[in-house]
Amino acid sequence: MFDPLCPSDLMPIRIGDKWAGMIIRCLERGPRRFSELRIPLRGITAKALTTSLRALERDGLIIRPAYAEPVRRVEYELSQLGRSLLQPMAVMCTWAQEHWDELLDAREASSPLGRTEQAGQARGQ
Amino acid sequence: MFDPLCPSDLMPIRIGDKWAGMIIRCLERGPRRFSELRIPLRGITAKALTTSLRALERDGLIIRPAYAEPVRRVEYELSQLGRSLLQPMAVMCTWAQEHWDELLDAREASSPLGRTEQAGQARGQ
DNA sequence: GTAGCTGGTATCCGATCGGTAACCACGTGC
DNA sequence: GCACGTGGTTACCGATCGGATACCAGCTAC
Repeated sequence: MFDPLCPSDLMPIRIGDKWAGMIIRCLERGPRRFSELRIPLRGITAKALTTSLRALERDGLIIRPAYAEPVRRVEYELSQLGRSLLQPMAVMCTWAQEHWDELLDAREASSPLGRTEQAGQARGQ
Repeated sequence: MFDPLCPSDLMPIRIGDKWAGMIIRCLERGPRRFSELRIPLRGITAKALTTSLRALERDGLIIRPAYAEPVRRVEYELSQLGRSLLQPMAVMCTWAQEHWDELLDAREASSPLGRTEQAGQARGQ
């Protein structure tokens, strides 16, 4: 789902820490379990996921109902507050999509190599 | 202009690095010189300001026309791209203003000090 | 010459970030 | 008993961030 080349790393806009934005997007379609989250996040370590989830929970953006079932079962889902973030996030995504090329252009132009680095990058040129 | 208590530090949404968002807001009203920027940014160090400005410049969000005057004179201003960020930023600010209280509430409730919540999740709903 | 302003750069250093690996409690299945 | 899966926690460790400090070049003013 999120590949390591995902623009999010390079984006000048970020939600929370490194993973928070992706986690929120993962939860957009409904509650997810701890181990379910680890899959789309491409082998995020348990520690990183826990850290991000705890931060989001602390900020009230997600809630963590723990079911009292025989087997341990925890689901994370967006709270009302978390859900309210989706609209601003969408705005940012729109901006990103519209201006991504300009951003890449600018970076390329100011890269120390200055070369046209034709290493397979067939973007808009 | 930006006091150290400014919410921006605690915000779950960030533009660029620590200072980038504030710099953009400083440039919103027109070009500013290096030393002019240092004032509203409350004693940001020259290094930090340079770093942020270079990053913004690299991303094409600001431009840096250097005037060939006898005295050294450099002004920074938002590029078209940078200006296009203002609208998404406004959306985020609106979100922040609307939900800031909820966020603080959540943090307070989950702070180690917040012992008032010993009755489970029954805080002020 | 020397001080001061401008717009920086270079160096050091402590704090934080983020990843790896090991471990843990609890319940299941064999 | 033992391994296995779930949902983590802990210790460690290198990389990076960000602040403090010192320094620099170019120009002006005295």
